[in-house]
Amino acid sequence: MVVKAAPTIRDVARLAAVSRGTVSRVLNDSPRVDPGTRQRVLDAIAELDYVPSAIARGLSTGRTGAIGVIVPFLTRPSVVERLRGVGAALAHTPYDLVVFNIETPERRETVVRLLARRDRVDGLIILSLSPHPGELAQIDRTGIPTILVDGHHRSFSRVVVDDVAGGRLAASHLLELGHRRIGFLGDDPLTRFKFSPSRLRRIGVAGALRSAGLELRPEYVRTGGFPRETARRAGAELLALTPPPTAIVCGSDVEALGVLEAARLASIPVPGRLSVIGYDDIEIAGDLGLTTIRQPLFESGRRGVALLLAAMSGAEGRPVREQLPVELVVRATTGPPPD
Amino acid sequence: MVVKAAPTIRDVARLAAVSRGTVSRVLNDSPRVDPGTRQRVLDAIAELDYVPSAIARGLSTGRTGAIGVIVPFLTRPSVVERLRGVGAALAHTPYDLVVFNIETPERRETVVRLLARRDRVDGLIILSLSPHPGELAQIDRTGIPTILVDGHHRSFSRVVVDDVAGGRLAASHLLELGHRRIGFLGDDPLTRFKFSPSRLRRIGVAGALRSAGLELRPEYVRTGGFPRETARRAGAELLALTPPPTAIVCGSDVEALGVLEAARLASIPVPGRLSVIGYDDIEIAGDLGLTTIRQPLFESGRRGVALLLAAMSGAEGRPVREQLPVELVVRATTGPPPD
DNA sequence: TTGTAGGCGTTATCAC
DNA sequence: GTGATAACGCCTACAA
Repeated sequence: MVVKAAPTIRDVARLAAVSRGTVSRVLNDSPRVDPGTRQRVLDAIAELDYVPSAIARGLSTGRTGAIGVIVPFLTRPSVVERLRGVGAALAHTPYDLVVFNIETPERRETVVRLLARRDRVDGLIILSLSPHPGELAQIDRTGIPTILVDGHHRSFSRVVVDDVAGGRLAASHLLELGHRRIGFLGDDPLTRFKFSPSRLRRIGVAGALRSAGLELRPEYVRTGGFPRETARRAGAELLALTPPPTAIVCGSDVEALGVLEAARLASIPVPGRLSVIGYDDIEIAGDLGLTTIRQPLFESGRRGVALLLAAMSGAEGRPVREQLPVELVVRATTGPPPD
Repeated sequence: MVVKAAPTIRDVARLAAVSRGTVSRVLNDSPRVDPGTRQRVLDAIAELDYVPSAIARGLSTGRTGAIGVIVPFLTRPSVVERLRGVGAALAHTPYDLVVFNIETPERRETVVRLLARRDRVDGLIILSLSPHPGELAQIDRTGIPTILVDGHHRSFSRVVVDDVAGGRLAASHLLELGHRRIGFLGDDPLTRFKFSPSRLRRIGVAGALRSAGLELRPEYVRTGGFPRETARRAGAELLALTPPPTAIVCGSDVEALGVLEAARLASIPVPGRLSVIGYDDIEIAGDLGLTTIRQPLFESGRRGVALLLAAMSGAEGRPVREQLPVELVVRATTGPPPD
């Protein structure tokens, strides 16, 4: 494997018999270059198979050519789908995609510190994570344009869905079917994240119930975390109550799958004796016939990139809040309550 | 949002009353630095909240501090899980993770060309993709240390599983249960990829059948591609044959889910009248009680990083081939054949 | 042990 | 239009 040292702008300049400056102008297609000269340079570039050094360019321009994405738990299908949206949008740009996956608190700190230097990425997208005050301050100090996707903070531009409306939608559907004992199962927001999506969805459910003269009874609420296994256990707890809820709204499809499993293990027919609604509409939801609240996951990633590129192109302005629609998708896990 | 210009090595030097060279030595913990001086420098660094510029360092050292990962179809759970393994391993290193997701052929070309400049990443991991000759040549020319994970090519170091053995394992299990009409459903390797995992698994199945004096009948083989939807259709075709297979080995868990769906739609009880085996043991396989061949997905990513770091640290040598074990996991979708 | 200074490959600001 | 020539921030001989 012979590795020839990569040609530099110098070699091109020499071969084309011009200065480095001129080559650079051609590279960045500056207007003021004689067509003949330009062609000579282009020929030299082709001949040498020259590609500019991204690093050197970065040092000179102060930009890196990379966009960072902070994602929690690549185990969650919804997060992966959002990430795909980001990647798809970025594929049409010259930016590389640097992924910071955060699965532990320590890692979270590390990442924020890494970013301290406005030097790793030109822009940042934070997926499904709301920074706490300390992190906010750090990120802010770097001056790196930052967008939140599925995260809330008034000082950042962000793309969100109306989670309260989603929760309301789910509950309304159940109420219309005649349910009265409705439960909620979501992940437990760390107390410092005041506005986790799951919590907002719960608020939506509670609101819909209240409008119907009912209440979301505390014993019908479980906030055990998203892994299916955990959700299954929490679901089993709900089903063991007397009387048990006749319907459960879940904070995510994954959690809904856990509940379905709990129902199956307890031989409780769905939707005969229990209705279940998920959230997200990940691929498997369709396959399993799960009624759910659909949100545009992939699209949210794309929009995040659009917002970020806009922010990076200088148009500062105050933070934008872009809201994507949610939609009820009725499938086979919801029906009228028993008797 | 006030953005103070980030402090440079110069500022640190000034504050600590030493030269830039000394600061640099402290940064790269060179042995020859007076403890007292070192401490002064460290204090200055802390005080200024200084973080070295990765770009400047890169220009100087010729390294980027990033590892690239080329992944196809982030929609496949197995690929995501491998990626997680890579990310986890990288989290303990100073390297950033740059993800190149490839979901279209054009994008594939773009990525390879981007890499032409040995300038974006210091090392490369290619996940679940076997480069064709042209790509191979390009990658090779860059001189970027490259590792294949779940990909085959004798000129690259790689971490693989014994897919033939996996296929054999699956078929043997079915044979022991008494099955004789065994089918296979996998994704169709583009013809230029001679050794796709799916194909190897099929070869394993065929081998086991042959050892038992049977053959893998062509009409019992479908290679329709991995999406669940496609697999469902292909599965339905198999089930419509007369006589239909009594068992189907699938090239992935996702495909197995498609087959299960086809069976459900056709009201064919599993494992009563049909046994199904998947491949990978992704999370949902456990939840759904799918019998499958487990391969260490997460671990394969970690091992890939280990191999890559070794390769990058110079120890050239010839390509290494590291093989991870596969294992039969019997759950609820396999049983004796009908009658 | 520490300081000095050249170089990494570009871009950008000057003159010409 | 084009050519010098500073930056950009760091690393690393080479001196001292």
